[in-house]
Amino acid sequence: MAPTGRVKITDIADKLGVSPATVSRALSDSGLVAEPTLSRIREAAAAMNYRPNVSARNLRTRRSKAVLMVVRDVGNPFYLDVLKGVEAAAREAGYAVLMGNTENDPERETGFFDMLRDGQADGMVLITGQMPQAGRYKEGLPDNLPVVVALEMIDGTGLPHIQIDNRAAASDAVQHLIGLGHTRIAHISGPLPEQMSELRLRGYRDAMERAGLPIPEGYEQRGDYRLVSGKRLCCALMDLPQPPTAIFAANDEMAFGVIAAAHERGLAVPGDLSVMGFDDIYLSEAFQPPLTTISQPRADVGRAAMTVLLDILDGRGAPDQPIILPTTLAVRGSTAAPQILNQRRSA
Amino acid sequence: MAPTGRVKITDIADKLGVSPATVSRALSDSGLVAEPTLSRIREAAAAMNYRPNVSARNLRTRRSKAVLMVVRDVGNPFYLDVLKGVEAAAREAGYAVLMGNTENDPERETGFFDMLRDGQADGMVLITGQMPQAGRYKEGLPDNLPVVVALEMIDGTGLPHIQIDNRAAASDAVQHLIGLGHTRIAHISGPLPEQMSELRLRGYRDAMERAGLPIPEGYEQRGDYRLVSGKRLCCALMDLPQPPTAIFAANDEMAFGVIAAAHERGLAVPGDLSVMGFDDIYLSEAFQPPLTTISQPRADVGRAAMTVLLDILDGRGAPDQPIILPTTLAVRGSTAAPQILNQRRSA
DNA sequence: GTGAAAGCGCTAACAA
DNA sequence: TTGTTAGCGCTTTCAC
Repeated sequence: MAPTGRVKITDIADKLGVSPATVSRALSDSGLVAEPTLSRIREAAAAMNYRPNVSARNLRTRRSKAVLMVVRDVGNPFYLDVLKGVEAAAREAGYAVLMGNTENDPERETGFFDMLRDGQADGMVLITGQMPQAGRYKEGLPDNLPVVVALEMIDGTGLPHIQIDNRAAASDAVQHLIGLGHTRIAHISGPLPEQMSELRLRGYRDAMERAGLPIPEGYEQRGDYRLVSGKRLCCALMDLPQPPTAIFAANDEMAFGVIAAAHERGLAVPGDLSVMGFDDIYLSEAFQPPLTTISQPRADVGRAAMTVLLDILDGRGAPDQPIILPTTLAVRGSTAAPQILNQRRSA
Repeated sequence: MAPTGRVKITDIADKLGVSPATVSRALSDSGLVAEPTLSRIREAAAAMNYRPNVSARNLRTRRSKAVLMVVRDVGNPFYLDVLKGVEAAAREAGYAVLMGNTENDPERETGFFDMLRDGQADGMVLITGQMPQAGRYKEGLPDNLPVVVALEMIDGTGLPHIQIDNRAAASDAVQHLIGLGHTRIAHISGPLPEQMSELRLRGYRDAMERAGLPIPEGYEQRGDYRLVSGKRLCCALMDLPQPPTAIFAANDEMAFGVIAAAHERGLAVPGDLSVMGFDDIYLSEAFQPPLTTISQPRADVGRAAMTVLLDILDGRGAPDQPIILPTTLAVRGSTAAPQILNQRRSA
């Protein structure tokens, strides 16, 4: 519906015998309009069912009151809670949220930055691990972009980051397995080289080293965060001469793949193989067995990202340090003490 | 980043010694600009890295080139693929997608319709089962709104619908169970009264009746589409004097709940109990056991909804019949022939 | 085929 | 405290 025949600010002004400017001021809580007039205007506006024309306002103020949330893949439930957090915080501040889906396409990434530059959006919550490198931005992006990076990390940009401590959390995860008595613990990482994957890999190594455990040849497999890679690499791991008793997958989806592959091979989880994930996505708790994993405060991350973005947009400045939100270890049914120990005990 | 120091249409006009009007025409493919000029303008625009100011254009044309996609709960992965379809189709047509999350809050629902009315969005893909009834729209919404309803159904509005045949698909689902030899088949419905829940319930009854199977007292349980209700109602069903051998849940999430509850009671799925879902959400295939379910073409629904919306926005009119997209039965591991039969055989 | 001029609805200088 | 005035950047009559 085009805004047809809509009542505008001059209509109110005419009706009340005041100037449009006064109406504008009264309606924007500027505190510049005195009381008799103020109420009259507000009431009239309400009575006449006035609604501002956003395009006109945007054109004049050079703001859009919209923010862009850019993810790699809208189809991935992983981003849902973040979106929810961003949406909630944006709503409260009167901002609309525009969805951006890059599909890892540089063309699109650039396009969303264009929208920023063009004023179609005032700011951006970026949840992809990279800045656009192609096209119009070859010479480099302008400084001080109102962009906040959530969950992912982009080095050397000086952009504010809202994230979790991936390395420490991964270490906690492995520590949990070690605590259960596992010594043969393998890791299925995300794609390398990529910051997040690497941090989680390092966390794995940290914990192993701290416990004095060796990482045998082949115990570090490189996945791609997708289910099938978990399946495939689980097989690769179990085919090793000394297969692991526990697998720490760098995300839940691969962990599900691991569990599926284990079942197909007749291995019980956690009886024969403990499986640990990372992320705590939707339904990880409902999975059979319920997945032991690292729970990320995704909605909080989204909310915090939007809050920082608002601070920037309102000129309150940005934090110069990354904001690190705490993760929690969600111990569920996919991990248990290793069978070797049980066997020793019963032997 | 506010659109600072941006090159505008007059800059190009000045540089080339033509009028802004000509530039505007050249850049909008109006076919009104002759060839020598046309190319010069286009090249200059590209060289100067011109980008139109969207607010100005929107103000002038009274369109926003944005559509609103309104769902009940952004946090629900169910909508993801629809969003993806909508986003893709919107992109191709040069539309931005604004996310709307109602949380079933009438205030918010109304707010999104306001955005339509105010021209913040040109159209809306509505994926909630209701129109706003409260607030400013008490007297009824205007006719001919550029709103398309996807997946859900809203009667009496005359709005175009893109949907699946819930009743027939539910019937197919139950038919599958009957085909396996089940006779004691229970149903866990969605919230009643609600169109979609009722259609799926009717599909269940259709199939049962067609097969001449009775629906014993207590075999129809009312859930709320959420996991816990599936859990709870599975217990209720299995506590019946004659528990079912198969449960058809009205969505996958409840089906997961059913499976979880079954496992907790020591029942094997599908050995002791066959479980059937509806929707085929993310990871249903990876679930243990992989869930037999009805697969909805959600991305296609989203794409089709956006296509219809574009037709409306471009004045090509809307279909007067609902568009029904085909579902498929995804037979996986959570359903099998009932044990009773097996017992009889072995007896 | 192109230019001149007006104006979309709003806000922000500047004046009073 | 309120009014006057100008203009954001674009598109679109209306002339020529």
